Amino acid sequence: MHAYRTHNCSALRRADVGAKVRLSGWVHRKRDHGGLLFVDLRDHYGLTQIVADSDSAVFEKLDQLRLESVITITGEVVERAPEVVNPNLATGEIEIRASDVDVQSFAQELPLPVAGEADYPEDIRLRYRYLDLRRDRLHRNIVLRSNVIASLRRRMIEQGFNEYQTPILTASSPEGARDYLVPSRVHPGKFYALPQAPQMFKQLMMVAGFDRYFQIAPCFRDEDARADRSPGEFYQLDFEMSFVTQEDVFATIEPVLAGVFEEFGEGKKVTPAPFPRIAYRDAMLYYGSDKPDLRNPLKISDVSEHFRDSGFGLFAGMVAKGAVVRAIPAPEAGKNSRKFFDDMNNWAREEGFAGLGYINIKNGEAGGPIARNLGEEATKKLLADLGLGDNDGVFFAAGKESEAARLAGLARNRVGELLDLVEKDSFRFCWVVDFPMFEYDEDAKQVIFSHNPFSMPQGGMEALENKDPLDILAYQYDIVCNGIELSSGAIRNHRPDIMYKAFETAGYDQAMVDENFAGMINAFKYGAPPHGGAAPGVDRMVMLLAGEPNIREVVVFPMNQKAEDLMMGAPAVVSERQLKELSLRIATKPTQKSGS
RNA sequence: GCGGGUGUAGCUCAGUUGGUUAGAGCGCCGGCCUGUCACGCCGGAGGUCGCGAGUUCGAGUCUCGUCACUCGCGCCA
Repeated sequence: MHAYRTHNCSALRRADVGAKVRLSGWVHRKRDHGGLLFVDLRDHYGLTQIVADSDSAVFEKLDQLRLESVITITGEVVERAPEVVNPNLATGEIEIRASDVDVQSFAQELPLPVAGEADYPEDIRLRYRYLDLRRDRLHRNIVLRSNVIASLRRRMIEQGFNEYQTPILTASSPEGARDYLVPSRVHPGKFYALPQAPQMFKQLMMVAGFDRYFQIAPCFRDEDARADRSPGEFYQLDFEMSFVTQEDVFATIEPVLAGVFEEFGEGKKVTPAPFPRIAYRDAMLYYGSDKPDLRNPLKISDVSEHFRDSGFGLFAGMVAKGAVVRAIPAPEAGKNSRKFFDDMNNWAREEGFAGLGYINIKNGEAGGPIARNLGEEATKKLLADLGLGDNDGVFFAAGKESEAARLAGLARNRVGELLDLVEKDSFRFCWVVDFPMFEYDEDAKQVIFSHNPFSMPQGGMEALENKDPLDILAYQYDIVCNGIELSSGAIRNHRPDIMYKAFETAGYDQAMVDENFAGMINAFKYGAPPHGGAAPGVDRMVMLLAGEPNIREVVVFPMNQKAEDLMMGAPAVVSERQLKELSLRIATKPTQKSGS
């Protein structure tokens, strides 16, 4: 018989009754009835109930064991009487009558219990991550993550992609987030940077003629955390393709994403390919966000003209000064009390906005201060234009276009939630396309790149030379699922002449481009194919599939919000010798955490 | 860097208007219990009310500061 196990803890069934077996695992739970003891034995695969009578030689040994000790038990598979079968357990029809117990490892008293679903403080969970990972939910999430990644790889390879590794120690780039730097021993005073993404490398792979590249790529950015953003490091399904249009990129990745979400979505509805394409401008207008959640059926509309020179002086005055008014419908909300509307207004104020106007319709009668001031006729016209019913409500966000859009977007989310309009059990994908290439920076008083400077401007050189920069769109796109940005991507600018021109528009001369992007701009001078790609975030995909609101629930060993690894104690002070070797001296004393 | 929330037993939380000895459930320790599967029953230990000042006759409760965790803003080509 094998030293540790003949079966795992999820394997045995009624057909095995009578067999002599050996199982190993953790003591998940004990139920001591005095003369009779039950132990739930747990491993990666599942649970099996072990039973021992008080007259058994192993009773005392099992009884004294603390939970989470690791044991090997030998015994006979016994059928359970029909009335004590546990239908919630795969192995619920049998149990093991233990004849022998080997303790492989005693457990001390635990800082957090493994059995059960109770919530625990995140710092304790992170400090004892290996215990937290034993718990069912987290264990399942991590296995899901592994399966999702395997499926992504399979699907990409089936689409004709090859996976290539790119460097982890590379050069710092002036664009983007702060870099993590790694000092060089050999070159005192010089630093490597960890890649924020393999962006330039994958483009260079295209220049090198590999046609279809992908990688489950680690990315490192020294930026602050969010619920859906790990500090430090995260993974992307990074891919790039040659000789493609934007539509080719979409058509290639849509079945991969839809396929993975179908495969692991547990029956939830998934947007079929092709995903809806929404222009950036429309997304901001209709959804008040560049990452619209299409599970929410509400659509915002612009009603500025209804208020121009109207009886509602506040909005009329704002519109006269160039402000806009956006309307957010609230179906059936008129049935709610006035408190519902006042609460929304208060919420908007708490969010830092001036306020949120409203009209509530009760049995066809429009109420509220806006309706009163606007007058009966104008109100009727407004409500008819919005297609509102006899008991609907509508909110108004007024202000500078960007602010009004943002408030309208937040209000749309909130109304959708409060009125329970948001579709459940579905994954709604869309592309947001036609991002502006440039924007005007009010502070710097100049035109700047609004997203990725390496995207191809729509219209190419001709557009750069002849159009108002602020009117030029880019072949730049985001993929959004349920209001979460999974990825941005672009058709890249592979032409040195157009690149120099684009940078010139944003106020940079050729020397700056040559100096900072030498690797790429030089490469493009030796024959570069048109190419493009994207890089959907793996962690966020798993987060959506696992139904987790927090990205740390799908990362095996995550850092906390302050980018500390509480389990390994990173970052940490290093020895004088190490610093000297790297020609480094610490200018500030490291901050000491209290109590550590 | 900034704003919101939270901080009371190992854990989850209650704690009234500022008033006597700060409670419950889970866990832990001891005892009882032969069909449980979140087993049950009895008993026990366990507290710098995050920390530090202040107001007060009196602070878990009020004020200020500070720390930790978290959510958001900034940041994230």
